[in-house]
This record gives sequence, C-alpha cells and structure tokens, in this order.
Amino acid sequence: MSKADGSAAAAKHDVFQAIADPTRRSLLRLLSDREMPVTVISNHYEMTRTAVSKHLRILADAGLVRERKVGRETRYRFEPEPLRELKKWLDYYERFWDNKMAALKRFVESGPDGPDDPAPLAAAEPPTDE
Amino acid sequence: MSKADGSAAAAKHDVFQAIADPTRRSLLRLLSDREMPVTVISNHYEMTRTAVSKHLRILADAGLVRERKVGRETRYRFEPEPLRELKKWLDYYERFWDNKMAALKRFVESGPDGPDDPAPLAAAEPPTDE
DNA sequence: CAAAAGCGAAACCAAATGGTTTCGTAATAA
DNA sequence: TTATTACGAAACCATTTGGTTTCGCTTTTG
Repeated sequence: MSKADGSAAAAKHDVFQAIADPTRRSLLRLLSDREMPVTVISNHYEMTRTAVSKHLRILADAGLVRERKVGRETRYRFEPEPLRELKKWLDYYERFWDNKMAALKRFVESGPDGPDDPAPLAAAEPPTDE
Repeated sequence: MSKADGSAAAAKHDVFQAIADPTRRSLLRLLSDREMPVTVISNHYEMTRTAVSKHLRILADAGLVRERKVGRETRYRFEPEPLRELKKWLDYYERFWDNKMAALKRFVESGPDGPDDPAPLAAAEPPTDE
C-alpha cells in the first residue's frame, strides 16, 4: 500500500511538458529503436552525460522511458503508453482539419479502448485543463 | 521576398512548447468553440488579463491562434493547422502500440498529404530533432 | 587489491517562464 | 469633450529549466 504506483498514473512531469524539449524528443526517437545504457546514449549529443541523464529522468517521470539496471550500467528503453494521452488530446482537434477522416478513425478505433469522448464542446465554464 | 511568412512556417515558439502549458491547452479548447475578445477570454481564468494575453501571444507565435482587431477589441480564434505537425510526430510512434491500426490509417490518409515517412529507423547518427 | 568504467546526487549558474503591477494609447460611450 | 473600456508594452519578480563541474559510490577489469 501507500504510493499506488504502476501503469498509467501521472507523475510530476506530464507528457506534454516532457516532449516540449527537442533534445527529449530526439531521445525518444533514439530509444524507440533499441534499449541503451546512459553513456552510449549521451555519446549522441553534445552536452554532458549528466545533462542527458537529467532529460532521461524527466522522460521517465512522464513514463515515456523505463530504466533498468544491468550490472554497472543503467539502460533505458522507450515506453509508448503515455503517448496515448497525447493522441487522445489531439483527436479532439482532428475534426477541425478533416471531418470525414476523424469520423472514420473514431469508428475504427472504438474497439480496444472504448469510445473515447473528450467532452463534446462545453463553453462558458472555466476549462480546468486539457 | 525576405521573410517568407505565410502558412505552415514555424516561429520562435513551436507547437510542442506551446501546448506544454495547461493554461494554453485550456485556451485552445475555449477558442476552438468560437472567436472571442481578450477580456471575455480572461474572465474564464483566475490570472490577470495581461497574463492571459501573453499566453495568447505564445499561441499566436506558434500559429495556433489568430488575432483580429475589431474596433477597440482584439479577438482571437483557434487555428488547427500547426497541430498537423504534432500529429505527424505522433504517427511515427503509433506503430508501437497498435500496428494494424497504424497501417490502416497511413493507407487512408495518404491522400491529401502524400505518404509521410519520418525516417524508417535510423540509429547511430546524432538525431537532429523530432 | 587497485584502477577504471558507469552513473547519480549536489551545488551552482544563466536564461527562460509564468506571473504581477503600472502606465499609455485607441476606440467607444456619456 | 470627458470618461470608460479594451488592450499592449514595460518593468519587475520568483521559480523553473537546461546546463555545467565536482564528488562519491558501485561494479567491472587488470
């Protein structure tokens, strides 16, 4: 009991903020290929290993990468799950640039996830977030 | 000639950074409904009008809203275009959580935009961005 | 065992971010 | 014409962000 950690729980850094930084986006690309230890990862960048390490922590906080210790090295690998939230956010706006496509997509995708419905146009209330 | 401004040109603030802030995301939601003058918009928030105004400028910089002066008021409206870039970015990762859907989607969407192909897995090179 | 490799934590720093208040200036209303 | 409304610009401030260097700890390797 206590922390209730686990799968899709949000952390102190959310996906939106995590992917705001170009270096972090680049890291995701790099890691989406294969798992890598920190030193190898940071060899791809100009900045110090420590700096890269911090970016990795932020990504981990957002759940976008997972860390795994192997001997003296720490390996990171990409974790796509949190991107679903981003996708869901985006889906709402899709209607604005292509109505038909959005409809088809919603239909096709309504299988595994259940029909996602990000609030069908509310207005006067103070929009909390998203 | 000179600045080559216009449609999809990036500015000093990109989409990724623009949507990183919760208030800004909320603003997009609000404006996606209808066009509004600054004062009306800022009535939906706790912060000062000036603060909201700054957020709007950042969104405008990223091309996500458009400003239009009417008499003494400045009205803002949502502009979906830049979200395409975000979607494109996301599309790359879609393969990681649902292969079949991604395939179908790519097929259906290959009409207006041409088959987008965000580099089919490169690795050792220093990933520039995205 | 001693040296080196692989990392994170801590302290520190400059610049960006998210806010505020104060002021000036157009447009509208009285 | 004089208020008043609507807004941006500027100055200012605290906090966060993105980076660095230094240090210490653990796991290899020689």
